[in-house]
Amino acid sequence: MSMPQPGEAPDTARQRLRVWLRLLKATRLVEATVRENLRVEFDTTLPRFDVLAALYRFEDGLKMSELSAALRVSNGNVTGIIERLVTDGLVLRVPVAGDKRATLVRLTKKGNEEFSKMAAAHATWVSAILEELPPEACEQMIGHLDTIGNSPKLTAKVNGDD
Amino acid sequence: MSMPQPGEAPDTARQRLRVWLRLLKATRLVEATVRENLRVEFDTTLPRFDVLAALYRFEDGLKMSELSAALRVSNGNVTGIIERLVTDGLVLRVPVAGDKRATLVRLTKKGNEEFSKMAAAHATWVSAILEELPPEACEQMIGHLDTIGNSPKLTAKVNGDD
DNA sequence: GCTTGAAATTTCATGCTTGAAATTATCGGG
DNA sequence: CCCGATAATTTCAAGCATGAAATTTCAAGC
Repeated sequence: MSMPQPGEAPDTARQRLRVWLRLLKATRLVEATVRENLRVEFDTTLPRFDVLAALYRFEDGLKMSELSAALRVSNGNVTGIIERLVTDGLVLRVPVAGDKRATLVRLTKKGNEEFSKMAAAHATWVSAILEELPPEACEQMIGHLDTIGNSPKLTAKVNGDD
Repeated sequence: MSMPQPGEAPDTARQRLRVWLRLLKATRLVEATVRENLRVEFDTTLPRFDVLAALYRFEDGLKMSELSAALRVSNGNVTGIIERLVTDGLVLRVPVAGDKRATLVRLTKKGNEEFSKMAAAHATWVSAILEELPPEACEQMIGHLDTIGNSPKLTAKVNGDD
């Protein structure tokens, strides 16, 4: 606790690496559980869930490019996922008046109902998984995670409101 | 079906959900940066890096099943990644004496040298990305992340030493 | 010796993901 | 009008990931 600024303490880098490994491990564990629950209980996947969540939030629909930007995934990726969701009747493609290039994508009634159920279950799962985390720990985590997320060394842009 | 605990504050679940969303977002941002750095600087991918890291640690080699268990991915997945690493001369397949079913997999000299460079660069990237996290925050994060990782509600097993 | 079951791995079908290239449509000049 | 630049999207090839089915080998028991 006494090195103010001389380059960097050698252990600091090691400790940060440990944080990253723990972060990755914990996230993958939780994610794997969520994925499995989605598969077993709703016969769906996390990417599909993510897409439905975005469309649920923007009731008026999103253009394909807006959707891929919101989810921070590639355009081509969204094309495939939407294709399957349309086939399953959860999503609808609507032409944009006055621009034949773009397509608007939005939830169908069925999609809306399905996602409502999934979202409720999802919230329950997550709360159960994190049940050992007391409120103060949650506060600390949120603060630290935001710090990480705002690092200027990160490649990806972080403009949007999410 | 487990009964919800009676004395839970109503906002607690919401806050935990927020923690999860932040966790996922921060992890994906860091991961995306690491992936891009691996691609640009070493023309490789995170899954390949993970495999090399595991083999680097176990100098005497690992059986395919041990490898997939260590990385917590499916067997078939490892088969494909190893195939490509062998093609690139970074990994070697060795038959196991006395058991024609199994194969041992280990790094070649080239694989060892390549990974050494990658690991050093990787540590540098991560330390830079997390540079805004003071040591105290690191300690807190590690504690909380371990708490999450030990949740009994998680599906995946967490036996191994990693 | 056979048979039967378990173990180690591969194969397969399907879906997600990316970056790059191709396609189609819009828009602002000339 | 046409031309070139830009925008919105799709297509494509390659790799990653899964769970399930198929393959090959081993290890006992009878």
